[in-house]
Parts: sequence; structure tokens; C-alpha cells
Amino acid sequence: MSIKPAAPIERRTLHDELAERLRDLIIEGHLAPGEKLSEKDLCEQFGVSRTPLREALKVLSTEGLVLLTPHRGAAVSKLTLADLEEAFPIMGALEAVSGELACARITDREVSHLRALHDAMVTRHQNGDLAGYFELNQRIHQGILDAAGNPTLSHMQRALAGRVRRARYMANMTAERWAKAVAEHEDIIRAIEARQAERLGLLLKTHLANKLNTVREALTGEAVGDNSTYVNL
Amino acid sequence: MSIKPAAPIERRTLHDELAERLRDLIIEGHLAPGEKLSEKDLCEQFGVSRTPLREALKVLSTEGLVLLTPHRGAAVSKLTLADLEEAFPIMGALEAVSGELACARITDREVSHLRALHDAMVTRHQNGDLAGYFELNQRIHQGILDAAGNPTLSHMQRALAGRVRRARYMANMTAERWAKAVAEHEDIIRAIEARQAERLGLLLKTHLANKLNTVREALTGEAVGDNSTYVNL
DNA sequence: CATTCGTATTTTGTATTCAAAATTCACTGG
DNA sequence: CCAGTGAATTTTGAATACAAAATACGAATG
Repeated sequence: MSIKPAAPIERRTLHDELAERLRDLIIEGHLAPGEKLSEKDLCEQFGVSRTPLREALKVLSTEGLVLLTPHRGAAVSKLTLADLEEAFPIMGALEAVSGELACARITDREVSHLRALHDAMVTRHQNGDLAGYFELNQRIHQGILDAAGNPTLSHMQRALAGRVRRARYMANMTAERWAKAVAEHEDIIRAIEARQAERLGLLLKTHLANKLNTVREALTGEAVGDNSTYVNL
Repeated sequence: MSIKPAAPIERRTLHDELAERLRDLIIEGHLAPGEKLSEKDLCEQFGVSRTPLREALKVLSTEGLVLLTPHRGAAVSKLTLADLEEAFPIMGALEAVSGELACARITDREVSHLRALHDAMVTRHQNGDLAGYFELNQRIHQGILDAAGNPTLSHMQRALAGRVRRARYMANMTAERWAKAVAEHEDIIRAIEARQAERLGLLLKTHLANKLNTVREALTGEAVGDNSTYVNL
């Protein structure tokens, strides 16, 4: 009866679609931190009624991207330096775990796939293609997560990364920092190839800590004179 | 103008209230894993309309307590052994981080408060009061989290703990295991008093790993003959 | 008798409507 | 001219109504 390798028909509901769209808009900074989200406006913009929109907002709220205040509506959650300082140690711990788990389970095939991604990323760096670099960078980290074989971990990591990725757009990489990041990635990929779990965990943690430093410098350098300095994208 | 120390008027919305109630029902096992959640039934039971109920279900879904399938309704998510094996390394990492952060920030006052809770917990153990023991146990772990001063961490930890706490009710503590847990807690509180961050992280991780072992034994001992052995509460 | 097809019923997804709270803004009094 | 009050408007919270999909059920056919 079955003809082809199972066609997973994509059946989506409006609230799912809305949540995804809004999530992207927030993460990519098209909706600024602190911006008030009027239900009426969003409904008109997306051409839907309030019911599915509200369901989507609830979801984004539990993800921490949106702040929901009773009887006062929704707003894009602000991205304060304090938030980032909070998020990074958690991310660090999760990355370390994912590295350790990945080392224990990863196949040779997956390793060489990561190596291929890494080499491609190095090329992007050499060509000064920042967007391409970011994309491959993300795919590598995702690849490590996949290799860890822990969906729950992936889910939490993604939620947190989404919150933090917003900051990346203003981390304005210097040439030095970029080169250093690439070098760190070289160490990371080597640790994976050698299945050095503990070392990999440490490297990932350090890599992340350096990223935080970059962001922190960018923030404190041009900190908004507000009581809570937040990231304007 | 202000008379008294700020009266924090509790203004709750229905969907918030519903989410909380349902969450408790699931965590405490009054709603069995895999049980189908009919919107109609729940609405009648709580005396509300479907709108707020659906919003609550969306929230619980992102928390992982409920499985939402498009056009097919909601069900309490199953608690498979695989789920637990997934959750525990993450919990371990988070606990370790919270321990390290807590050591760096905790005040003497907070330390003695934790010590008081601990001593009270020991008394519960001596009296064989399991429920009381659990409650104090939870308050101690919460206290460590609070001391860490990282709301994001607390939030993630709580979400995960909720998923896992469901398993605790069937971990049927033996006398030996219980005594060992108390001993571990004694080490933990001592590490806090000495501000030994690294040691505390390790102790918390080990404590958790032991808990998993208990649960695992209970599960494999009376594993359901299903393809995916899940926890019947 | 089992299977399959089609219809009826139930259940979910979305839109609309109604109610209550918050915001706006004009007006009054100082 | 400004602060404060109070109605008008807007916006959110919840209920109801409607549409579409899934399930249940039964009849017809082999």
C-alpha cells in the first residue's frame, strides 16, 4: 500500500504559525524590546482574529520573549544586560552537557558532517561573509545538540538561545574577535573528533563566555542612560 | 499617601488560574499520564468557557506537561523512562550551576535559614514523616535556587522539576535510601556553610543521580509490558 | 461475516460578541 | 495655568457562535 517514504503532510494551525512568525520577528529584532504589542494591530497585520493570536502570545510569554501583564496587554520583553548575565551561565551549563552527551553518542558519520560544516564556516570567515558564518555556526551548534540525542535538552537550549540570539546582532564582531571565535571552533571540532567529552564541555563553555564578553563590552560601551540599560536593536 | 507596606493585590486571570490548577493536577498525578483531556469535560468541571482553558493548555504544552496534537486534542504527556533519563542530566547541570552561583552570593542569614530547614527536615525523617520531609526538601532546594539569584534559572529548574516530580510519588523510598538521602543533604548543607562552590555542585549532581537510580529501579522492577514503559501513577 | 464506504455526531479551530478594566481626554475648580 | 475628577473611548478578558476536521456508527457489498 505504501508507495513512497512517507509524506509527512504538514498540517499547521493558525496559533502555531503565529507563534512562529512572532518569535522570529522578535528574535531578529523587527519587534523592538519593550515594544507594546496591541492585539488589534497584530490581528489586522496578520489578518486573523484575536483568539489564535492570544494563544500564540501565551506561548511566547512562557518562552520569555513576551511580557504579559493582566488587563494591560503584551510587550516584547526587554533584553537587559542583567538578563544576558543570567542566561549565559545556564547556556554554558547546557552546552557543556550537550558536548559531553554528544561525545558519548556521536557517530563517525556525524563527526565528518560537523567537520564539513566547520570547514565551510572557515571559508565564510575567509570571505568575510558574516551572515553565512552565523548560519553555519548555528548549524554546527545544532548538530552537536542533535548528536547529544536529548530532545528535552535541545528544546531548552533553543528557547534560551532564542532569547540570547537577539543580542548577537549588536555584538559587532571585531576582526580579532571573529578570528578568535574561529580558532575556538577549530578546537571544538578537534575535541569532538577525539571524543574528548570533558574537554569539549569546557571549550563550549569558554566559547560562550567569550561571546558574553563581546556582548558585554558592546553594551557597557554604549549603555543607554536608562535605569535598566537594555539592548536597542 | 501609602499607609501599609504595599498591599500586593492579587489580580488573577482565568487562564492563569486554570494553568496552575491543571499543572498541579498533572504533577500530583490526579491526571494520569496519557489521559485524554477533553475540552468540553474540563470546561464543565471548572465552570469556564473554552477560551481561557485553551490558553492554559497551550502554556502547559510548552512546559511539556501536555501533548497537543492539531485537530486531535490534548493529552497529559506520558512520563517514559526515556524522558526521565533525558531530564536528569539537564537537572544535574542546572543544580550544579545553581549551587555554584548560590555559594558566591548567599548571605550568612540565608545560610542559617537553610540550616534551620535542614534540621527540621532531619526531624521529619526521624519521625518517619515522609510528606513533611518532601516539603522541607523542596523548600531547601528552592532556597538554594533563590540564593543563586537567577530568576531564569529558577524558572527553568521549576519547569523541569515539575515534570520530574511526578515520578517521585512512585519512587517508593526504602529506609536505606532515605537515610542516604538525608546524609547527602547533610553534606550539601555543610558545603554551603563552607561556601565550597565546586564541591556543592558535585554533591547536588550526585544527589540527583542517586534519585534517578531509585526511580529507575522502581521503573524497571515493575515496568509495564508496553513498547515504551511509562510511569503509571 | 468482514470490510469499506458514507453519513451523523462529536470535537477542535477560529471568528464574533459581550463584559469589564484601563487609558484618554475634556472639563471643573483651585 | 495646573491638578484632579469623571465620563467617553479603547483595549483586554471571557463567552458564545460558527466552520472544519476527526471520530463513531451503520448500512451496503463482496
